[in-house]
Amino acid sequence: MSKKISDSTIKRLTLYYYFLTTKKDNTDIVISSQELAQSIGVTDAQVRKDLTYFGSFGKRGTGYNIKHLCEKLSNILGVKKVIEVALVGVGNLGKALMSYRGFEEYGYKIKYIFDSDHQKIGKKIMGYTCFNTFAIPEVVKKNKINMAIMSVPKDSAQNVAEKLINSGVRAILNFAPCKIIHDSSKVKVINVDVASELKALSYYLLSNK
Amino acid sequence: MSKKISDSTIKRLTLYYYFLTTKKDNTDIVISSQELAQSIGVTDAQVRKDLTYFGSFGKRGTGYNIKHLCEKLSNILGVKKVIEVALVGVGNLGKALMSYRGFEEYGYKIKYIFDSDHQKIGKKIMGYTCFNTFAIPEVVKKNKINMAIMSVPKDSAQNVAEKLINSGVRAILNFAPCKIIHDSSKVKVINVDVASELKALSYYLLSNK
DNA sequence: CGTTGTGAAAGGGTTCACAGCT
DNA sequence: AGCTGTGAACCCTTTCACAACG
Repeated sequence: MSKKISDSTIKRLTLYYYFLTTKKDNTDIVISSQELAQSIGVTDAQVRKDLTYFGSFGKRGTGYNIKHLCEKLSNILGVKKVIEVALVGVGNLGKALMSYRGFEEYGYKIKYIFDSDHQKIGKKIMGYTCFNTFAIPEVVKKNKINMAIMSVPKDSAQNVAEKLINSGVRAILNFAPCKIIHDSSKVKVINVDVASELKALSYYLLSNK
Repeated sequence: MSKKISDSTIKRLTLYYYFLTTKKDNTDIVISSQELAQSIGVTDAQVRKDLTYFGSFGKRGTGYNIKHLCEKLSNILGVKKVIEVALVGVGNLGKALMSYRGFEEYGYKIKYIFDSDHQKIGKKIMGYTCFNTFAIPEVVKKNKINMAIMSVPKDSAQNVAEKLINSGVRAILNFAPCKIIHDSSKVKVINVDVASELKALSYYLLSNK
């Protein structure tokens, strides 16, 4: 079962899951791959393929039992467990992320926040005490945090990432517009580069003039 | 020349461009695909491949002239022109995006902001007058805005997107955790789903226990 | 009969490896 | 000799199409 599953598959599975949770107490207790697919905006074959990486959850001729499928997806995605994350960089983006409901909904809890700005260190920001970035090793190690969100300027991104990784963090969501270079195969970094997403869009606009 | 270029290629080109601008007034006026690749975190073949979709900008045996390459990339990406965008949804994320420097740096200017909350409509928020979402057709059409950022709740996302598209918007950066369904091949939507990115990360954590 | 589950085919992006210039 | 430019090979993801099954 330890085949390699792509990021895209996992992202779609979360979409399936969160769509199904909105339907759970509906009268129709089964859903076809086609209906699920249309709601999410993918093909039905894609839905079935994604699911079969993890098992056979449906009934031929009928479809998928929603409750049953939810449970399976919940297990696959580890929804039940609340995961504590550290957030580094309490600028505008960092604050937006702190107040972003989606994280809670998806089972995350921002537990510690860090910044290198002395105006912020030690102060309470949106209910959280802001730690010095230098305290990352101490705080992260002691509390066994293994997931972090980085909303720092790109010049300090690599540096902060190394601090996090050396302190035991194994998954980083990076908002700085740069690739994080690391050699451990046990560490996974996902980049969210908002501006370069936009750039891709405007290239599209340009090339369709 | 009208081959289809992938989003990933365009995103990398922007990384090349913005990296090179930091080197422009350096002494070394040429750079090899290898050096550029290492700085960004990709392979040298990838760099060369990306560039050759648009032409031959280098000198064999030497490398790429930085200034020359910058100019070429600037043209490809349409860097010079400032693009005006509309932002719909002035919640926390919306505000973060409004104060996000990256956009300006990459040649974007948020010009109009919209929200459906009557507490916000008509008020000045961070220097911008907030319009009613219902005014999208009027404002967007009149001012020929063709790019938009959506930071609205997922329940209104499809609705807002349709308003934008019907008003002439052809490129949307969508932060709502849902796919936007549209039939026009002239419209491009890029989704940035922060929570599901995180979810992909935590699946990774889980599967490596 | 309808829908799943799945091997096979197709499609798309990345890497290889080397010919071709400078 | 060194580095680019590029077809071919490779790999990964999506789609197809249909056998299997309730």
